[in-house]
Amino acid sequence: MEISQVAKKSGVSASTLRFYEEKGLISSIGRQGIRRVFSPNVLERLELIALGRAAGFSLEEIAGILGNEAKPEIDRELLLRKANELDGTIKKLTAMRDGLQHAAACTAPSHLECPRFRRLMNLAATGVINGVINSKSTNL
Amino acid sequence: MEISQVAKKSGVSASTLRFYEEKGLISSIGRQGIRRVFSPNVLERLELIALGRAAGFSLEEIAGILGNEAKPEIDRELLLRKANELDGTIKKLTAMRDGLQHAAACTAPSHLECPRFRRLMNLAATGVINGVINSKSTNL
DNA sequence: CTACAACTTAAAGTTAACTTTAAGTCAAGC
DNA sequence: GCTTGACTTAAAGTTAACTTTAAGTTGTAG
Repeated sequence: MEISQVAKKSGVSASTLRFYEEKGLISSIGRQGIRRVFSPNVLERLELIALGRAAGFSLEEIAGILGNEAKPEIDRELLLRKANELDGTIKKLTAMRDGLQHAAACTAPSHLECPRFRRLMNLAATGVINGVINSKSTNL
Repeated sequence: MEISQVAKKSGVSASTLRFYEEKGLISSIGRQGIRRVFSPNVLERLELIALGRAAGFSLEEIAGILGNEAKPEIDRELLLRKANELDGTIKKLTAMRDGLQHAAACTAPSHLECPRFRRLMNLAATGVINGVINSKSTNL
């Protein structure tokens, strides 16, 4: 397949495909003249990459996980760790969502005077939520 | 207060405080010689900024919301919209977490052969989850 | 009086994940 | 034989939210 066909089928732009190749995430099967030729397998690989991204892996991590093998064997422990990380993120986001909803509905004259809003502010300020802001690993 | 005291009390570094001032997020009450002097109120403001960040607002959005007022009146509609966005993110992340957990436990010889894993891959590839990856607004 | 720590500024550097640009290659159709 | 469109490369640009650096200024302690 030509790069444009891979792009069309996968929804990943040609420039991104070249970028991914450069990073070792995918590889072309050869060249026809100067043009890359891809195996259809690259589509599956791209799905795995999308999956990894969606789960919060960085491209570097994904490259490490997928390796160079044709049939990537995914590290189950790593998956569980990521699942746990996601779980933590979900919990924090849920607290945030509830806080925001309350703040929106709250009748206190100013949010600054609403005890619940203040508690939320405290959460944010004391860094309970910081992991959510700056988390590299689940940096979606 | 001097900048270092604000930094210590708030946990926000001095360079970040200057950066925030430049961006119009906070302001110093004046100068003593060349040095900035801050009102203690800036600490509250910094908490609000942290809260906004934690909720997924960009600094620009936060500047817009907080404005220049002493007592910022927060737009309730905006809060609700953000809460809804967060809710969407939470749902997607929950799907991802469950998928990852299953993948980790799954006994199929290769994840590529596990139907549930494949469904997850499809989700990721078809962009259902893309909003989570590239969402600027909830870009935590 | 002088050294020093803590501040100041403006500008450049950082990171990830791409995108854009400029300049060039190549097969195919007219 | 020439134009066209799809490809190629290497390098630079983009974005957000900072951090770092270099060079200069101060109040204060010794």
